[in-house]
Amino acid sequence: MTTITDAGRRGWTQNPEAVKRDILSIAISEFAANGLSGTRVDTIASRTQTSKRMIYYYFGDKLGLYTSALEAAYLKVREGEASLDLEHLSPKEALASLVAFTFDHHRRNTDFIRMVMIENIHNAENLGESQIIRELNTAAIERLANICKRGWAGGIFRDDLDPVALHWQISAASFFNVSNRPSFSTIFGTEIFQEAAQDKLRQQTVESILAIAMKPATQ
Amino acid sequence: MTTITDAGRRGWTQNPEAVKRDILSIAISEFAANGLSGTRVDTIASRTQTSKRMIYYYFGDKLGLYTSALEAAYLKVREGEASLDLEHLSPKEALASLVAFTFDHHRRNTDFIRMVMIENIHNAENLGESQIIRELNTAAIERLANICKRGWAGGIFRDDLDPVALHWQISAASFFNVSNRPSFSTIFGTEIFQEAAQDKLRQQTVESILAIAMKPATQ
DNA sequence: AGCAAAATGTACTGACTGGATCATTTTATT
DNA sequence: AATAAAATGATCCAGTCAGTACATTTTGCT
Repeated sequence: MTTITDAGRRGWTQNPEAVKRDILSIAISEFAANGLSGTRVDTIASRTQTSKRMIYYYFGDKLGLYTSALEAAYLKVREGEASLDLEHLSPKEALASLVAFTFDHHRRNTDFIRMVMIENIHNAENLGESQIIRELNTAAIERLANICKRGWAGGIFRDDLDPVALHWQISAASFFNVSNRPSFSTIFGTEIFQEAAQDKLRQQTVESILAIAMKPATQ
Repeated sequence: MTTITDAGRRGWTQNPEAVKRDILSIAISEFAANGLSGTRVDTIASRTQTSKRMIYYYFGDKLGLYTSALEAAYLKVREGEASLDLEHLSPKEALASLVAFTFDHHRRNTDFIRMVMIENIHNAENLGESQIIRELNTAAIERLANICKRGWAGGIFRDDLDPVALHWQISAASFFNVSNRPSFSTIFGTEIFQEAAQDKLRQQTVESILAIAMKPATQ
């Protein structure tokens, strides 16, 4: 009666790159949502257009998929930073803009933040393996170091200012704001994560960073 | 030939409280190290003086054990805060002391931080269930609110200062310093987590907090 | 057209793991 | 001493899940 076996898969077209992208984007959201061991490969597969077989075909095993997803998440976030142009601003304004931008950028990339959280739970073992990721991050700090140099040249930044320590301080606020939102809002209420309060926090963070970057007299 | 069955367990003494404590302390370290789904109940059992049977006897299931471990970790941390006495200090000094103390206290309690990280991965669902934890945290913010009141009374703190936002800022630095240490040191090197650099970070954090708490003129 | 290599689908398995069951020993109470 | 309740040990089971075997289809190349 019917044609011998299968029904709807007659005439499918291959598109390896699209398949890989499909898998990766779903893997990111699953890993970000459930962690490394909490994520089921079957669940990823079922949300995909393709099958579990393909995941193993392209990524080897679960950890391979996880590592690729981590790198993909990093790449996407760093792409979003490319638009930032600070050269035409004064050092103070450049720093303020960078802080405000970082604050918002972290908020926009929840999945990425969560993947970094998960990496930290696992002592960043997989993150350390990736050369790509390390390069991406040194680029970020160079941009900051550049602002520092201009600030020093203008005599308005503290002499003992350390770009890495500054980056630490900026990241702390921006990262925590996303990573600890669940626990913080559970305990202290959700109001602080509404737009109005977030605007205040962003401003507060900018001020706190400027305070440690600049000489007291020049603020 | 030999006595009928078992060998060395002749004459064991019961001590339920000690058994529970034993299980809990090991559960904390396992959950902190491996996350919720990454932790094996069998592994906890094997590190214990007792058996898996006892875990289910006292805590019902894995999630029950996890919740109890979370509460136990919180309790332990809050106990460590009891020593803090800020009443005899000026508002400015009290705030500076509180920040410095919080910074160090977080560093001392890695397991606790990691459990909160894990909770955040799980959207703080279990943390929300615990009434104990919520009470412990409101106590923490009241101490801070108290400092604010004194600062306002003395006219040296900003009028628009919000205790919760201040707590957010203090927590961000202190928490991030522990939670993101693996990824941060993987990317930027371990130096910033050595004693000397940590001393500078602590100082930097105190300054940044004071800067947003106090009126510019009074710093 | 013909053929090798790449890509994909289906079905399965072996190991692990949370949890349950049953039996035994200790303690508390009378 | 007797008995019930609490605590503990030993073993097993049913579900889950990462990973695989095998067959088939598509594509690129000549």
